[in-house]
Amino acid sequence: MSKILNTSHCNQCVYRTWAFNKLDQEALSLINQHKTEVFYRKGEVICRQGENIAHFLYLRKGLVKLLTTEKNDREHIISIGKPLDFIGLLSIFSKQQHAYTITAIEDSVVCFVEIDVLKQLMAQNGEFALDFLEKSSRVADDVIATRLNINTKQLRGRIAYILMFFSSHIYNAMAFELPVSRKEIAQLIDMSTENVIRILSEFRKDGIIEIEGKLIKILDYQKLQKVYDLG
Amino acid sequence: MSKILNTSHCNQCVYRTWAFNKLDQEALSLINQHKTEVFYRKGEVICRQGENIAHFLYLRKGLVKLLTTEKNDREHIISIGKPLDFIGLLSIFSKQQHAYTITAIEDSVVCFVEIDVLKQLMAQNGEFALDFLEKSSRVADDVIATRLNINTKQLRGRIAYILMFFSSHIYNAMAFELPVSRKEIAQLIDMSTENVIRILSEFRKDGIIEIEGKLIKILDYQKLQKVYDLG
DNA sequence: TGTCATACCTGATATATATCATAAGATTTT
DNA sequence: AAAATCTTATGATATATATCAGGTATGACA
Repeated sequence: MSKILNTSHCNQCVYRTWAFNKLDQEALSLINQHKTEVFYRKGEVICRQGENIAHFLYLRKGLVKLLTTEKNDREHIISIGKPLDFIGLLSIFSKQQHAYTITAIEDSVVCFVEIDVLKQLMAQNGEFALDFLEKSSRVADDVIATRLNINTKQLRGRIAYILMFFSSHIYNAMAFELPVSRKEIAQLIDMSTENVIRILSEFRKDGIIEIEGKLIKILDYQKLQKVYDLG
Repeated sequence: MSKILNTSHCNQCVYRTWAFNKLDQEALSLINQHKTEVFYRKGEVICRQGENIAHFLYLRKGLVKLLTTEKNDREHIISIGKPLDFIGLLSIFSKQQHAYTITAIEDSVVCFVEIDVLKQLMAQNGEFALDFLEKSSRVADDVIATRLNINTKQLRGRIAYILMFFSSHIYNAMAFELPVSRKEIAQLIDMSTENVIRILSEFRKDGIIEIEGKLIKILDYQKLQKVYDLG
């Protein structure tokens, strides 16, 4: 079960010099008073699509997925969020309800900051607001670019993308343990689970990767890059 | 050819009560001094992917498309922008170069506001910045939601979406003239030109629409909605 | 310890969609 | 006004991808 943590002060937070570098000590203290830090075990739901938005969410540790559920109760994954990624996405500021469900795909620590406090600080401090605008723009831009990218590629290119994504963006290593199932990969890059498995096997046969369950080892990054570029 | 217009004062602009409602007269005058209004004929390029960003773009009149060109010089349309839509998208604040090319698909008037002036005003005026953040969030959110939506639907659903989009979001009418070619529709909703044409024909045979070249008349909106919902 | 469910894997088949081919209007260019 | 080019159109074919079916392995759970 998720549990509320003994809250550490914002001064110690990884976000301090990132999202909050334009804030003075007084402002940080205000945020500190209006935040809650929660630990989630892998698989737990952090917030649900449709729920009222009362907080801005900072992912301090771990990995999460943003997803929507469609009528045919098929889940569709929008993106994977890592610390410093502004996991609330922008819907936080433009909508009353959460547009997406967020769940932990690794043990995670999320900080809930009351959104009214954040808005108040922005209204008072234009530099902070502008900085925040720039940072959140980047998140949305990335999501849009990624979605476009995935759509224009076919299956092999998409799998190549996902492997490169985990390798360079998330773990920064050639060998890593996939934090998601084949099914979740399928939901993320718009293809069937069977084909995710099939193409991973193809890559193995082609000598691009080594597979052992969730453990992936990239043997030939150049070749992977080429597959990606070809689409 | 595009031409610079005799600039009217920002007081008269449609954006004044929209994006600029948090600004006082002094700030508006500053913007007024640092803007240029340009008329573009249908088909002309407003800005190019890769160009340095120096201005925020307001579409005062007309209709534009945002697109990227891929290696195989195929064009991909990200979205259609109408007045009040923040056509610069968010890349304006997170990047140094334009991420997309923008071209006029109808005769258009675009206002170029120096971005440094805008940033300066935001830094000075938190309320303005926050307001701006909320409004631009909505644009990015819409694009993301639309892209996801299109991907999850198959051809008939996508064509239904496009017809509903022009009918309700752009023209607010059951009969309208498509401002784009079948090929451009294909580039916007990720399908082949031939299939765009084919499925429009199907819809005609099904009694959903009437077609006469670019003129479209929706005969049965309910049925169209049903096709859309089915995916 | 065994049963149940879930994740992985692979082959065969079905289906949606792209591509190719061809042709008749439109538009633009010369 | 003729030539050239683009858009719309439709049928035939190819192909990418999903679906279905049958496995084994893996982990949860009683």
